[in-house]
Amino acid sequence: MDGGLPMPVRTHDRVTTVGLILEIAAGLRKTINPAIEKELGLGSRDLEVLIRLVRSPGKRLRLSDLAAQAALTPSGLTRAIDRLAALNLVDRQGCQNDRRGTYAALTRRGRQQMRRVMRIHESQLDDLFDELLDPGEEQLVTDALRRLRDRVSPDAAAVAAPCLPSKPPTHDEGSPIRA
Amino acid sequence: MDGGLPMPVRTHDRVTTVGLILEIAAGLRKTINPAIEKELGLGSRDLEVLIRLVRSPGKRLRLSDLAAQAALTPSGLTRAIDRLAALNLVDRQGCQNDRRGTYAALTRRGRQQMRRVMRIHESQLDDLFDELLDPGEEQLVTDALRRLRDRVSPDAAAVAAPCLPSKPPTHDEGSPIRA
DNA sequence: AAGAGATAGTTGCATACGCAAGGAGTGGCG
DNA sequence: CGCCACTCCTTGCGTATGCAACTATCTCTT
Repeated sequence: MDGGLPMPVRTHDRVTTVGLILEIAAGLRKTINPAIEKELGLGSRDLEVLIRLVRSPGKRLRLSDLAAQAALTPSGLTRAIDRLAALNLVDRQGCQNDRRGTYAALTRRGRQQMRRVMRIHESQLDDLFDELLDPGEEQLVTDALRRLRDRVSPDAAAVAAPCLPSKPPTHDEGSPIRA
Repeated sequence: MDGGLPMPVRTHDRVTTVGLILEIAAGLRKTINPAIEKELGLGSRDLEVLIRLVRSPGKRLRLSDLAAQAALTPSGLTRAIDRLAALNLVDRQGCQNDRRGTYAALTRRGRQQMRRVMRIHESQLDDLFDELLDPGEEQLVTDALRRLRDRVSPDAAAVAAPCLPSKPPTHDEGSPIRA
């Protein structure tokens, strides 16, 4: 597509780079997620929330941490968890030593579904990246992206574990839905 | 998380990378834009639309192209242009040789505002990237991002042949600008 | 021990977005 | 020449999200 050499070397244009990142984010959302989302019957960004959860220790996360990671406001996250809880994929668990706090935790069904989903998701991503980046490059890009993330979205980086899960972790299932 | 030590090649974790990209996109939206958006009185992603426009030849773009670039559906873009037109930043122009098509074009006021806005925007971005990436790295990252974009969001990359806005219907004028 | 201030999460309201249907225009093909 | 399929944009409707206000809880200060 780049014909000959319209530009001497190339744009040292950061506006373009930002545009690329936004396009990629949108493209990923629209390329990777929808099949799985439709299948599970969940909404737009709910799968992102689930992925954050399944990759967290104990498959659970404080709502505020989850909100930061998923780039949602507290209110947006509350609604998302409501939706996921209605599907029995997630439930809310109180936090022993800080009764303000609430954990969102994958239910047993949620963990089952996500095991399957993550296999698909990871293989899709492997196909994508294997084809596009060679290993050294990928490492470098990831490092750069991490630095960028730490700068523009520091809250998402902070993996707080301030409130300890003093409750026996994952007493799962049964009839967990509680609002 | 990582100390700071040069890890061998650890991250074969593409899920993390995708997460980083999504966090960065959200972080950029929430870090860079809001000040300007509030000041101009525009909504969430309207500034992105304006930036796409000001960087296009003739400061105008077909609505469908703009939609692809901004990762909006046609309907979303229609509303966005409505908002921007109500602020006299953009107007709609018909296309001579295809009367289905419509251009969104920056108004004079829009161009004035965007000259100012882009100075701010670019300097913010320069501060950010100068600090975070060294030149060779930035080059490599941008290339990788472009490949990724071409793969997950090909429509955003495609630049439609400009149909002449108000001149003889024959050949086109500007060079296709590449993101 | 009490109160000020901060933090966690939920709710009401306004808005932006996507999806699907609709109307206008173009191009091909018999 | 006229029909049909396709593209471009707009509109109606449902939903997701952010903001601001509110409650509950924790923490720090006095």
